[in-house]
Amino acid sequence: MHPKDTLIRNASNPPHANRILAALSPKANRSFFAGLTRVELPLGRVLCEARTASRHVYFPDGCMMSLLAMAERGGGLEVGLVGCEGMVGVSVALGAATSPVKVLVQGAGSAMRMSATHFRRELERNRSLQRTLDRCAYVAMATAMQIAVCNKEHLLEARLARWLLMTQDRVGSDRFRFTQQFIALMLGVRRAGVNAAAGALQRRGLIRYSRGSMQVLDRNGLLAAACSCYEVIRQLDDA
Amino acid sequence: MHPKDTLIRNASNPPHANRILAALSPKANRSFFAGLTRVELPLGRVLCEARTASRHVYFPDGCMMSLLAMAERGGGLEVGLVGCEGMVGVSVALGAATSPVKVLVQGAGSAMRMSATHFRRELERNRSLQRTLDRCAYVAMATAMQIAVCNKEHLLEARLARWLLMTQDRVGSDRFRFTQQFIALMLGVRRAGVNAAAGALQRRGLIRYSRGSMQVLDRNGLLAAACSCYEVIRQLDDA
DNA sequence: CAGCGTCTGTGCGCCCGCGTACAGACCTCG
DNA sequence: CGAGGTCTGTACGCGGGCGCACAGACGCTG
Repeated sequence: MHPKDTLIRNASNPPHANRILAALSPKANRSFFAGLTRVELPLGRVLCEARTASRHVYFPDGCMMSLLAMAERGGGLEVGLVGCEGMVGVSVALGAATSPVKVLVQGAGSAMRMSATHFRRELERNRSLQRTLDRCAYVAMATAMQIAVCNKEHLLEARLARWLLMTQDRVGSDRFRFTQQFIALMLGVRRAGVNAAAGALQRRGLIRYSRGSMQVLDRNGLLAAACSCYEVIRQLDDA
Repeated sequence: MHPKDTLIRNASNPPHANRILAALSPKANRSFFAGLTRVELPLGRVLCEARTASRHVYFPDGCMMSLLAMAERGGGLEVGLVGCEGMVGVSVALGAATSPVKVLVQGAGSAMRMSATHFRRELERNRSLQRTLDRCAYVAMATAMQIAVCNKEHLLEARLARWLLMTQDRVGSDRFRFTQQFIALMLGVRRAGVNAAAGALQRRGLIRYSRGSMQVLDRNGLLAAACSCYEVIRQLDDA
């Protein structure tokens, strides 16, 4: 057996779907990887309430989360999405004790978890990790800013199309399960509004949905229906 | 003359009103301070267009800036304010080449400027500076998130009150010059809307305004009129 | 002090999204 | 197969903010 194969198959150093972890050399970051535990995250799990201490950070490895800024009335408004391309706990990386947002598991799946304490300790002496996470923070910040514009300026139908595209990118499939009620919470609108917008997209043959399961039929059509915010945010990620 | 006096009066090491600069030890950061130049920034100057390279970073020393996320229609929407407590160029500190926002001088005054190149070089080898700026980035991110909620959820009158309070904090005076047209641009609403909201605040004796000059008469009253977003954002700064 | 540009006050019709409410469709489980 | 829960479709009136437009007030400048 070739030594390289051994490395790849080694259970304690699995190749990670998470882009941040995948980019780290396992050899040079042994103590970092030692702090990681795999966890399964069910739909609806709340990883962190807004303005409370972050106990852990997470590197999604097949699941997906929403970042919700809280308004007076419960529920909150989505200001960011995290999938395999990012992490939960950017604020910890920036040295803050508390998270500004509530983190909600929106797509069940597995993630790698690390205690905030271990994470801080590792970060302190790893300049290249710092740089990676700074980049991550930049993306989160710029995304929140763009979503602020989007929520204010654009019609619901365009925002829904944007949200479906962003979700699809992060779950990596053209099907996913969300009720209209849930989407309404994320976008901060009424369910009746989502119904109307989704109905319009379905009538145009862009999506199909029924009782909680959504399917993207025409991704290009959705791109055309979405506002430019989608493109602006997507380009942040691949830079 | 006491040697300490000499240091304080030394023109090349003036005490800075900017909180970030004030917190840096001049002795330990000689090469950092060497890269600073004082500049006078007139009202309306654009320091950076959205999605273009940042050539300089700025440490306001008596002036104040707006961070504007751009929408299709010109103008843009304010997603942050920067005064003496912060800096312009957080995205540079996070390792990004371009700024996600347009930066507009909203209150004329002086600032310390540094080339982005010099700044990056200094930052690379100064861990304590990195920490300070990470904190700054956290505040900018959390602020943008809260403003996203605010723009979507709250009535114009409350948002105007919040904006007046935030502005007052940063200019450090109860009087400032802004036309209703300008405020409308910042809040992303019609001038007529600002007129109505400002009229209501004036009738209640909270502010006074006329032809571009605003005065805060009753700060506590404004606090009551503003949404809770003001408090949420203010608490970010003093942590 | 006359004239002009800027800033402010106000009116009108429009429309998106809100709050609420209810009925029908579908699924699950007893 | 019937009952109950969940999800979806749709209706109705309300209201904030929009776009537009115009008149009045103010102040600078010649």
